[in-house]
This record gives sequence, structure tokens and C-alpha cells, in this order.
Amino acid sequence: MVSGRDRPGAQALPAGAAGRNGEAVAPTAAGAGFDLMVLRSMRRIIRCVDMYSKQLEMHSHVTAPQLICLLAIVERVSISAGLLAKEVHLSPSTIVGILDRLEEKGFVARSRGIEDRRIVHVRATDRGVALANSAPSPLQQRLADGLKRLPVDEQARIAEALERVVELMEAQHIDSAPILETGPLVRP
Amino acid sequence: MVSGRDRPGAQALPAGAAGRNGEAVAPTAAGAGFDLMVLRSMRRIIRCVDMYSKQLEMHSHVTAPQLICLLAIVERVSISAGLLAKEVHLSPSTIVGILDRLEEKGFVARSRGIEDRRIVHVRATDRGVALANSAPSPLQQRLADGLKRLPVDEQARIAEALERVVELMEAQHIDSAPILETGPLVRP
DNA sequence: CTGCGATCATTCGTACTGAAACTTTTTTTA
DNA sequence: TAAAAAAAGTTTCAGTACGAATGATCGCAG
Repeated sequence: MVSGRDRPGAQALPAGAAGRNGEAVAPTAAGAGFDLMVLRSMRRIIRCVDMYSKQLEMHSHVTAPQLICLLAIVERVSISAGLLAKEVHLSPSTIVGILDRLEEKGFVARSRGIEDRRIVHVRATDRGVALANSAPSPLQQRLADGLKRLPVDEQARIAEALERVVELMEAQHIDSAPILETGPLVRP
Repeated sequence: MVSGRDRPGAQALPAGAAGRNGEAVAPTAAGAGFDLMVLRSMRRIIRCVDMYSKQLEMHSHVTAPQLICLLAIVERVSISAGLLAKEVHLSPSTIVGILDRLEEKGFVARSRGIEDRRIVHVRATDRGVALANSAPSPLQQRLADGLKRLPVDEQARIAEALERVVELMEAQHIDSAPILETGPLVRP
């Protein structure tokens, strides 16, 4: 059961692995186990994504999440809010806020379904379509560029590694198993 | 920092992978370029991290960002707010909020510097130290476990790929070059 | 036809996130 | 030394994100 904080030494480690390993782990920044490295990387990535989103907003008047949604909408011409949520992997309640702002700025329009009045159909306006066609990639242009400059097999490796991580993370909460029974709080 | 590895291994890539140069926008989930795949993966990762954070909060009364900060504080015994921000890669304004909540719950204490009164020193309380020692990994336990179960070279590949992405993303906004001059807004 | 449960969107509350503006304090400059 | 600049933390503001609770609507059983 892994009691909480045993983390460090455990991880067998990266012996022959690519480079960085030798030293003994300390969950710190420096030479941690792969899991900690992955965590650090992910948080920095999150931060970058967020910062880029704000720059994007300055420039294009839409944030990255908004643009992602807009692209998904344009692509499908018309889509229900709930389906959109699934499509972009956000919760319905998050979608509402994004749609509110997108609508407020005149990029999309909502309309209640006629047949089934529960569902809300979302369409992009002309302005919305125009923006979708002209806005930069919702991903860092620079990351996209940087990525493109790498050898293709390196690109593939990166994409694959990320999907692997997603797999690992999503697998878990599908079989919504015991999430945290591993580490009791405040020391027994 | 780089890390020179060079592994052939090319894996199956998306069909006409050629990258998203040609087409205007939004290739869908399916056969998108690597950059889009990367983006999709990242957003799903972000979502998982967030969801885990909420479960962590239910269980341990701290969120992932809070725990990450707490761990960084405990490790250094005492640290200034600004340094902490750098350490965990968050902006100072974000740190303030996290510290507020951590302090409110009695896990850390802030005190103005005597020598230099601009500086705020943050220390963990006994409770904070106890929590840091008993809380589960700030990373999904399950991701950590899943990761551990993979072959070591796979782990290395994943960790490295992520660092590669971080490199690409952070490199950019250091030379804070033109962020978005690539795509003009709303159609000229 | 009535009512009950399921479904869809929304609202509400909380947390995280960073930029910009501001306050206080220290350091540098004139 | 007085004024200006720089530094540290905080506040303010807008956006993202989710779960829980609501409100509306649909579908189906009785």
C-alpha cells in the first residue's frame, strides 16, 4: 500500500537510462525519479500553455480554450453544448462560461433546439468563422514551429509519450477505483 | 540543457503527417499533425491533473498546487515568497493566494523579514510538516504507479519527451520574441 | 394523462492562474 | 541628503476549471 511519502528511494532507477540519474533522488528539483520529473514537466507545460493563452487573448481577443472550442464548433458547423464538452475534454460547466464569452464577443450563437428543447445548438457566426480561419494555432506557434523543426521520428516520439501519459492518467479514473487510499492523512 | 539522445525507432506516424503546413485550420482529432496531437494530449493531461487535485483536496484538505508549495517550503525550512514562486514555477500573484489558503488552514506561517522588511519568510508549522510527511504524492499515485510499471527505457523516453516540450515552450518566451505575428486577426 | 426518472444546460461556490497596478521598503543616483 | 529607481509582496481583475445543486424538458411506466 505504499504509505505516502516513501517515494524517493524506491524507484529503481534509470540505471542505463538516458543520462541523468546517478544521484539519489531527493524529491526535489534536481535528480528526482521519473515520476517527479514528469510532474515537474507537466506543471511547467501547464504554465506555458496558460501564459500563451493570455498573449493570444491580447492579440486575437480570444484565449486558447475559447479558440479550441471555436475551432471545434466551426468544424462541425453546429454542435450541442454537451457534445462540445466531450469533444474538447472539458466539463459542461466550463463550456458554459467559454460559450458565454464567445457569444458576448459575437463569435458564436446559441439556439435552443426545436425538436428537443433541452439541447442548445451552437453555431459560429461569420466573424467566428473568419477568426477560426485566421487565428494562429491554439498551440504555441513556437512550440508548433519548434516541433516541426525536429526530426519526424522525434516528433512522433514526443506525441506518443504524451499520449502514453494521458492513457495512464485517464485509465485510472475510468475504473474510478480508490483514488487515494494510499496515504493516510496526517500521520497515523 | 538538451540531452543528446538519438534513438531511431520511428513509430507509425499519422498518415499524411507532413505537418499542418498546408491546410488552414483545425484538423480534427483523428489524423491531425503532431502539434495538434500534442495539444490535445496536453489539455487532457491538464484536466487530469486538475481532477486529481480535487480528489486530493477531499482527502487531505490541500490541493495539488498547495501541496507542491508546502513540500517546497518544508524542504527548505524557510523560504521567501518570491523564491518559492520561482521554485515551483508559478507567478508571485498566484503564490499569494496559495499561501493565503495554506496559512488559513494553519499549515504555514508568514513573517516579515527583520533585516529587509520587504521580504516575507514562509515557514511550515508542525501541522504543515506532518502533512507534508504523510500526504500522498502530489502526482497521481496511479500515474506514478503506472509509470513505474513501464519498462525503464520507456519511462526515460516519456520523461525526456516532456522535458523536450518544456524546453521548446520555455525557450520561446525567454527571447520573448514576437509572439503572434504569424496570424493576423479577423481576416484582412 | 400523470408522474417519475433521466438528460441537458445552467448557476453557484471555490480554487488556480497570470498581468497590471499599487504599497512599502531598500538601493541607487544626482 | 533628497529624489529616482528597483525590488518584494500584495491587490485587483478576468479567465479557466470542476463538482454540486437547479431548472427545464423529455421519455416512459402506470
